[in-house]
Amino acid sequence: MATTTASQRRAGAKAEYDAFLAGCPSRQLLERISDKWVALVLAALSGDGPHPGAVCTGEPRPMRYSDLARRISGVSQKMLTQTLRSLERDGLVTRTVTPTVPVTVTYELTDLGRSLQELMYGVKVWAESHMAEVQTNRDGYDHAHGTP
Amino acid sequence: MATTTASQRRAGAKAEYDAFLAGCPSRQLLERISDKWVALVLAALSGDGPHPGAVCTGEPRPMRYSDLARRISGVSQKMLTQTLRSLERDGLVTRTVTPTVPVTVTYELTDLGRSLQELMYGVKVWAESHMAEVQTNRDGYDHAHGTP
DNA sequence: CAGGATCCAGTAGGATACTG
DNA sequence: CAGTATCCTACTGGATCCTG
Repeated sequence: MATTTASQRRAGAKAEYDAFLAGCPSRQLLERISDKWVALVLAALSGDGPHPGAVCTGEPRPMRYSDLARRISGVSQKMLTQTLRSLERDGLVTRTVTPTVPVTVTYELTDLGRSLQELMYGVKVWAESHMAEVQTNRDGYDHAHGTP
Repeated sequence: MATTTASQRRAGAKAEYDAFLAGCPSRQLLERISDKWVALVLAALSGDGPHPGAVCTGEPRPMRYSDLARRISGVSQKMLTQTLRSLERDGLVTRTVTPTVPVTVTYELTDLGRSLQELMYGVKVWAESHMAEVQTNRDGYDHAHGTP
């Protein structure tokens, strides 16, 4: 482990990114994707249908703008559009315009987007499945400290 | 898949949380953990040492406040403290004060924290390992649209 | 339907100074 | 060392209005 191996140098183009470093592009990328709207948009596009029981099938389906807006409750059109634009720019989703009247726009995960979605989906599921435990911890903490 | 199974109903207490719903506590939890500082603190506590080659060993080690501050470049003491407090409150890390002089404070992942860390670590690694590809996509996007 | 453009309040978060 | 407290700015993000 002392000297760099050939394979390590070959992967150098990737390994040079270190999110721990403030100036590193990967830090900014981490910042971008560490976003609830990103997580929810990716989850929606992954085919994670309405609860209950709708475990992500792994079969991503294209969704229209209004579908996404409806699925992700509470999102403003500004945030939804902004999130979709940035995801499109980064190559995580594709945007397809069908010249019907009125126009139809569908979004779909790319392979790259799918690779991230699998990770982010886990985070979303974690939040849902550990909420109760976290709440218990919070109660304990709040009781131990202030607000007794 | 049409009818709910017994196991599905048994997990009902968890399934009732749906991060797609604006008011749901799990949405707020998702919001909390979808944070770059959370990702970086968890990664640091997971034993993800300085690059290169320091793939997360899975052996979480306790770290002192100043160690974390040094490891996570660019973090302000305010953000670091704030992040650590919220993680402690949620039961993801433990805070241990050793009454030396000056005082020594160490942070360590709990089991719950470890379970989230494994997911978040994947996201951090994803950011680092796909940065180049994303950058290429951005260049293409920017070229196709404005700034030709 | 699918946004673009604007305005504006709220807050995240950096800088700095002080403490047990 | 490991914070707390305060100030202050800049950006986030919601609300609203408008367009192809």
